[in-house]
Amino acid sequence: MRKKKVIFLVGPTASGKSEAAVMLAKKINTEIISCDSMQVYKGMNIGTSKIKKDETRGITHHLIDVIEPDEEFNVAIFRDKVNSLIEKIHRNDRVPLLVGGSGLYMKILLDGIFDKAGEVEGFRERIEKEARGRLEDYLYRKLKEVDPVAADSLHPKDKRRIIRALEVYYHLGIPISEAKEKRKGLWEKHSVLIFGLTYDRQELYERINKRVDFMFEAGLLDEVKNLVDKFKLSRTAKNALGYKELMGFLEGEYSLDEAKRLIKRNTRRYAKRQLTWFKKEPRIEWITISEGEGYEEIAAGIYAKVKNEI
RNA sequence: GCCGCGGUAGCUCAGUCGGUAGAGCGCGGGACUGAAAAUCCCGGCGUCGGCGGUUCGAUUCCGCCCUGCGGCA
Repeated sequence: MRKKKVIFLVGPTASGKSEAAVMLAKKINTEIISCDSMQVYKGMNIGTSKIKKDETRGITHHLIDVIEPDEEFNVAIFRDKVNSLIEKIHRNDRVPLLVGGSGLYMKILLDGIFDKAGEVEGFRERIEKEARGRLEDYLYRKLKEVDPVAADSLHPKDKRRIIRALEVYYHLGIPISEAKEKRKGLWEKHSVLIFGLTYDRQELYERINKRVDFMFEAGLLDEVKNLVDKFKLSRTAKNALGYKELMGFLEGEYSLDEAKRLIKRNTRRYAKRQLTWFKKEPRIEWITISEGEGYEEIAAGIYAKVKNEI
């Protein structure tokens, strides 16, 4: 049986993925699944550069506006939602187009995640409490005892991952390093094409700076005020770029100008981290957009590579 | 012309009671499997404005020069 197709369009923030994706989706007559950890939130529009209704050109976008700002979200929820969407789209004889910039999300869709190892209620607080007052590397040593492989791959100061590894161990009864070996993703059963969009670094940074200015003009501050007024943002939502900095401003920690500066800087750094992630992924075919090149052209280029495959 | 304060990392500056220097910002590289727009790690030899002098040794003291800013004429 012929393998079913899936197409990914990834890249750093502000690389124009959304624009190019709509045009490509139009050409191959399909639907888009967003691969973005923040656009899932309702009401977080300007700061996440969410696509507007009139920009979708009739293309269906999935996994945008699916949860409330006070709800938690994570990769596992994401993976489950995506898998059922892909099945549905395949049933309609279409090739799903996944678009987004979250490296981990992409990786997990491609290569899978181990199951039944969710966050254990109260575990993280409990273990942090246990570590309080003890030696700095207490948790790291503890992990080293039960899962030396995972410990070796982590820095002793990487508390977050150390705690997670311990959580998995106590929950599943096997080391996280072992659990990671038993997983399956899309790559196994599908024919996957991955395209990466980017600009020259300097140009990308200029685009980011301009986009942040634009967000302010478009009313980002009001959006954030409104949001914090109505909701207690979830652990995940409150970390969104643009939102956390403006919340700092609203709490009087610094000026509005400073908040804006921080948003630009943090977004640039984020783009760099995204690129680090994508760079090591050999399955991506890169497209560097040059000055003045339109997205219609980009989409046409991708279509040319893809049309015989679908 | 005179007086004062400066000239040190891409930027803003700290410092060396003489033994060739360090912070923040900016930037670069990397890690990453249930918080990921998060989290964590690594990365600074730079004619210490120029030329001389003193000294074993000067970016640090002295002299001259160049230059920026402010004040007085």
